[in-house]
Amino acid sequence: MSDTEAGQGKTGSSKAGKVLAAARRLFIEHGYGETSMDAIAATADVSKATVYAHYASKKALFAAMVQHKCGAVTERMRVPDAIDDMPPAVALQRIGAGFLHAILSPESIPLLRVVIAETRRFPELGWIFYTAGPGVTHRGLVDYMQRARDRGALSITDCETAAAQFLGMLRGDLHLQLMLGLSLQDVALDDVAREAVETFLARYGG
Amino acid sequence: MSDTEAGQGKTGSSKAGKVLAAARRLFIEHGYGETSMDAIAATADVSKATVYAHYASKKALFAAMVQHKCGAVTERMRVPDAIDDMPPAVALQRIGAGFLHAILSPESIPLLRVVIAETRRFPELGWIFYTAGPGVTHRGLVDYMQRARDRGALSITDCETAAAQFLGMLRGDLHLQLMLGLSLQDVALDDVAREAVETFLARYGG
DNA sequence: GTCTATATGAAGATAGAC
DNA sequence: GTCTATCTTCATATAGAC
Repeated sequence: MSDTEAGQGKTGSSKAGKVLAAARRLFIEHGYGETSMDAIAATADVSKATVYAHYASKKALFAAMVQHKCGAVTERMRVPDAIDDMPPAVALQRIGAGFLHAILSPESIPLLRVVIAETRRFPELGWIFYTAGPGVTHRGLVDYMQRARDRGALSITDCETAAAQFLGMLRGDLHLQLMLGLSLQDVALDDVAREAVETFLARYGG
Repeated sequence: MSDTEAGQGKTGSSKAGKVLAAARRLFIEHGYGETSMDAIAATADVSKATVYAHYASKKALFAAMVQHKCGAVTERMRVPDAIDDMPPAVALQRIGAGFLHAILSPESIPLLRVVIAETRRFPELGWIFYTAGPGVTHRGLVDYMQRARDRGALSITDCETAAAQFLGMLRGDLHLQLMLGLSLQDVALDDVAREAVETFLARYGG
């Protein structure tokens, strides 16, 4: 792997950056096995030898792409800081709707799909992806629930389980259906979140 | 595709059956792209030409394998008939625990993983898998909830949403974590189901 | 670092005999 | 239907000049 781009978060206009951008698009769009290094080189408008000058192998390029892409995904899933001042119903609604929009977006699904697909080839990549993506939301939600419990806004004993239940209700069957490529006839995500909050508070509401 | 095995549900000792069994094992174990027709032929102890005599292409063989395998998975997810006589708490606990054991089994996860991975290559396969697998449980659960509501055992208005919430809570983050290859440090599935039932009934309990 | 050109091997699919 | 042997294509990776 190249040192020139190490630590540089963006896909700049450098050769390495162009290669990474091309790899991201092609890997996500067509999958790992169906993306050739020739195609990546052509899309990046670079020779294949240049690709190998920056990334030792196809595997290394794929791993670099996923790790790079995780940063962007994480941002959109972060739980806002000022959420503690709101009533739980409002806070959970906001967290839930944001989570749903993030994981069901047309960009997240193909990324997750290709990561799952290549989990066997890259055993460590699944862990990287989870801790950088869904895991961040999970941890943030657990922390929020603990704070809410401490100040008496929610009556939860096992915050880990409660958080998993909330996120699971949000996903419902939608997430799996989208992962399997089933068309999603305009579901109102805000309503899904509202229903999840309702059920959640029925048990854990203060 | 061959006619000799059409409609025959089991992987018999015929050549076609041996090929299908070998394909199932290798596809699930190593994925689609990493499984060669040579390897399938060798595992089935058959020549490669024989494989092509029964299945027109690698794609066709893969599709046949998934469709065949779905039958077995569906069986384990079926909701028992006599469940209407039990109190909802017991019935849901039984359905939930069965569902969890089924979808988290060491055989279901790799199968789902490879199906998701190849959804792009086989757009119709995702639908086939969902309707034969998770969709069956979902429909069965919705039907159960409607019957329970009709006799006053549960107070649900939107059974579709309620069923999706229940199944989602069961999955929690476990399902995604397993799909991403994260090790699962002995979680008690019965307890997960119990917690889901508790939350569910807090809102929908009669 | 970057290119053109090529080595090398793997894998899907088929020809033709039995 | 089943086999052995082969065709053909294509993708990873590298050699060597600039």
